[in-house]
Amino acid sequence: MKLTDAKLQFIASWGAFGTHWGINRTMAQVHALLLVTADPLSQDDLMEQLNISRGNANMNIRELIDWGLVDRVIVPGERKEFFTAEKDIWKVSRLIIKERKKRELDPMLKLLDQLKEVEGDKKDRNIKQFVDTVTGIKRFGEQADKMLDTVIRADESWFVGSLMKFFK
Amino acid sequence: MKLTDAKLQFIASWGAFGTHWGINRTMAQVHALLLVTADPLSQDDLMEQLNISRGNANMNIRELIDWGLVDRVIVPGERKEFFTAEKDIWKVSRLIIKERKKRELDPMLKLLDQLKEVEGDKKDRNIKQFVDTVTGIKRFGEQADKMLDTVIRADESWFVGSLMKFFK
DNA sequence: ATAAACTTTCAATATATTTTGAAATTTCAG
DNA sequence: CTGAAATTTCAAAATATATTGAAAGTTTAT
Repeated sequence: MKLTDAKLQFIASWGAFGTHWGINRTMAQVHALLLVTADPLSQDDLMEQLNISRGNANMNIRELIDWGLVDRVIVPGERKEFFTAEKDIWKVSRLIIKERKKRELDPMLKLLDQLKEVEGDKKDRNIKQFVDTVTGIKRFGEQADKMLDTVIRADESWFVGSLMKFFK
Repeated sequence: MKLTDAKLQFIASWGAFGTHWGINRTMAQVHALLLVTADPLSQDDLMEQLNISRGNANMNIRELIDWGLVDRVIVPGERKEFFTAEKDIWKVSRLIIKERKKRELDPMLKLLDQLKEVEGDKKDRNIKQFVDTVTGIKRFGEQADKMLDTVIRADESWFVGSLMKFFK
């Protein structure tokens, strides 16, 4: 397979993959292209290679920068901005975990805390089921929270070295 | 907070949560309602309590059954089917991990294997970056794959007992 | 200070996804 | 069998999400 085709296929499937994870197609595709490109690209490069509009490119680049996955790069002698992606996939995954944890897990745990406090007779079958379910999810979420915090702080060597022994 | 309101809030936020994870709102809401309800519910119960149409209810119940998250229940003396959700959140998460791994991770790893074989001079800056990125993701994915297989097979006591020691 | 180059915004448009509901199909008690 | 009850299907409609592109805003070299 030629590099050009391989790139296209990688971009397409990274995009499809992203949509299963609440990330929009273009954002995932911009990320994919920057991941497999050695040199920084300008907004116009991205627009051209992915066939997307100026506004779309701009919005998704900014979103990727917000996530910490992409950085602006100054190229000496060039007026316009260039962009490059963090290439270390362990760092990338830690950044994604960090961001999603903040946006999704943390608010959910906060809500569950409130919902546990439902009024009424705890012996009531329906109240009991509600409280049990909510408490169960809360406990699970707290374990996940701790685990993810550790992973976010870890580096690859720790991850592969110590933790992976657990997983054969 | 009253039970009814607490349920509504739980359902709403579980639904919103789901949409960040590539699961449609209704499917997550049906799941949520069944999770906090002690007794099995019929399709009509779900339609009424969630204000959704017959077709929508039917489709999403079946999808949840496909995932193994919901079971049909025969209620003696009743003609129609009733449904109940697996309540053990550890089992629930293992079912979800298993299904998403099969649908998403496994196909991605297969693709990456092919893409590694890109033609051309491996010294070329652009080819090198492509191969390096793809290889890195592949390796990462394989670690994740092993880890998830272990988690899928594990039970809660192992998870909490042995693994969680790692995470404070 | 000017103006060209570049970036950002956002209302309008296009696309994708979800939901509806009525019709077709299946199930089952009598 | 029969037909009422229940389930499933799916084209059309509604909703939600993503994309465009032109205008407004900003930056920078001279």
